[in-house]
Amino acid sequence: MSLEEVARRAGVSTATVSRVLNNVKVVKNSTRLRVMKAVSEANYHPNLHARTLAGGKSLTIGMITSNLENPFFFDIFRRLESDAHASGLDVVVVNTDYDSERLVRGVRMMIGRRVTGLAVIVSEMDSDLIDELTESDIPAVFYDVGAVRKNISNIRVNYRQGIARTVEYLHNLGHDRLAFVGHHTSLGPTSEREQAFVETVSSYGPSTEWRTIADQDGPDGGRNAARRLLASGFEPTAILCVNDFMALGLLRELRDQGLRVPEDVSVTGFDNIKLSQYCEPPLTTVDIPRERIGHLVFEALTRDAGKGKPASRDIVIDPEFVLRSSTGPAAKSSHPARPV
Amino acid sequence: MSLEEVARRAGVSTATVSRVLNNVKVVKNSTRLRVMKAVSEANYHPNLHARTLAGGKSLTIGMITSNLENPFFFDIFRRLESDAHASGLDVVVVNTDYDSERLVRGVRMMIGRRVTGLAVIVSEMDSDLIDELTESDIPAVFYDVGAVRKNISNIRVNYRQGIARTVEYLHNLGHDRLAFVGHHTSLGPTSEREQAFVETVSSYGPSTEWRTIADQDGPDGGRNAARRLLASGFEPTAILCVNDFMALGLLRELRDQGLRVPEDVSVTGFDNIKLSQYCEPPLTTVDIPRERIGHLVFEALTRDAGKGKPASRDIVIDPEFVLRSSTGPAAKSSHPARPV
DNA sequence: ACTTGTCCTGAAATCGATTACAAGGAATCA
DNA sequence: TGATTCCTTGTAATCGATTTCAGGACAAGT
Repeated sequence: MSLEEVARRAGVSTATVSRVLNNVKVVKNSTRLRVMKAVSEANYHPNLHARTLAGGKSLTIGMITSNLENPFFFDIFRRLESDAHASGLDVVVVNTDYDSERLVRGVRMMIGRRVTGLAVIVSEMDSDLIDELTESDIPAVFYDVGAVRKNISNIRVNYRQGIARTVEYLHNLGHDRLAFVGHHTSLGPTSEREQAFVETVSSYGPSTEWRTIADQDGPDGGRNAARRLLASGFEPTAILCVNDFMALGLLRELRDQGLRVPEDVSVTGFDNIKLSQYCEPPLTTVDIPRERIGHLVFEALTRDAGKGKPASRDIVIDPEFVLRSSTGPAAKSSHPARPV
Repeated sequence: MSLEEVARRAGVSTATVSRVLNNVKVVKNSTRLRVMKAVSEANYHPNLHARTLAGGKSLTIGMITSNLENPFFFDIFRRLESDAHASGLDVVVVNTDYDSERLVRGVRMMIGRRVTGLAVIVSEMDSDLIDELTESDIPAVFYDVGAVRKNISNIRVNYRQGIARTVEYLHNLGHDRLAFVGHHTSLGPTSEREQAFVETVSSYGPSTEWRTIADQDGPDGGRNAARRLLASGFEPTAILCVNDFMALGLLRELRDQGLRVPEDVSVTGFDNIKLSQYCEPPLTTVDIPRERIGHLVFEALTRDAGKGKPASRDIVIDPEFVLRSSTGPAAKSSHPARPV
């Protein structure tokens, strides 16, 4: 069912049908009606590829995330999509599962689709890819990674601050054996969160013991990390998780091992996803305003649309500490429920 | 950066470049190398729209879900995407948030994109839309809604069985005041789950009281439903949730109101999402094999690809009861923690 | 030397839209 | 009545690929 077919049925040219479909108002009313009738009778649906090719504009925004299953990413997506729809744009989302091959594939696919803008909300980003994207001239936004370029904006969260705040809070409660649980790509030199943890905790001197461990993102990873951590013999008085999603699994494992939270061990998360209020106990965490980020992403991606000026920016967001009931004063002795 | 530009740089015709890019092996090796060099030097990315238009095939699968935030849907998506990638296809996903306007928009968008196949995993589906999709001739799969047509397959879960099994289990434990919590679109005449609940519970005669209530999908809705339910004065000995995701919020509210699960009230979910193991207490639920469904969807969508035969099918899946610790014998009296 | 066949490559049609430009007809004006 | 404008519509170029078909080059067969 092509434009031509519809045009034939309506007894007009393809140009006229196109005008009707695009609300170009020069068309005579009687003609418009005839065309619309033909369109619906033919069950016609414009071919978006042809439209994009001819029109030059793709009307879709791309988003690449590490793990859409993690509500943190999903919330950003939701807001971006909602903003986009309000402007007549669609969002195509791709999931990398922290796999850099899939990231490359995703970026190429987006360039191939000639998206209006591309949001890259992932943990890893190699510089060749950034170059590739830069040369493509597609407006892009990175979250937490990469540098600002002519067509690339950057949004980042002041993780350092959030982590430092959390560690201090725990320190003041008397905690002196701290553990940090990250996910694979969040450990290593690139992770601001882990770095901030190490630096802050180190500043308290040798009386404060600490350790870091990593597993995959998600509840399973959190549980696994908890198992390995406890099996290692280290008995933390408090555990900081790189995000709430992992903390969910961690809580489960602690409970299964007979440890009470926060009486025996305190736990904190990061992100303040909705589920952090629903787990038991509700998580002390650090809020990252995901809605706002989604909106900022949209703005950064569509700002240039009007004029040709490259309005790339660097935005920093300060997160906020959220106190709930998964944290409390440090236990006096070592874990009561665990055999020595 | 177009094919023509690359062709010019390599000193060949566009046809040859196209051949190289599509692995048509007739090209002389030296030429191929020259072309590949030009391609990478020019930072060339084929325009997918042009490719689709010329080639006729879109190489992308569409999926429409009600609520991608609910892990139930996400798990299906994940498997579908993984299968698709293995076959060189991409998946474009759209979220309706249970809004029928967005559903219509989504379907139209997919038809416009000329997707290879379309998976519609939603709760609502109006028959005009089904007609529209049928006429488009795009292979489609519906989950739980709609009828089998020439190009439309159907996958459904035997909810009736799962619910009946759960109700019986609770009945045998002495529960005689049951509540069913649904989400808006799952209540009403179309909901197999609610119907099954009503029918099964009614069969026990007037000694068994029951009630149904609905709120939005998700933890918030679950909590809200619990609040309203308890505020109504009805004191259920057991609550069945239409899905695990809502049960998460329900558990929170019960706990906040001082009710113990399962001592004071039993709770069941449905779907067996991963999180149902991580909440407190772990949920008794009914397993729906989401991976398998994702795979079946993929198969149904790509089967026809080879031959032109319309292989639409109707697949029914039997769910499996999963016993965990959110259920137990009915409490002897009314809720102890609640004032009379 | 003349076919014949094999390899490789290019010219041009095609996919389904959009849009600049041209043109026909009606209406207005002198 | 003839000229000028205003509306409305059609013709055809264009977007960036794929693909059919034809043809040139070169080696082999006779």
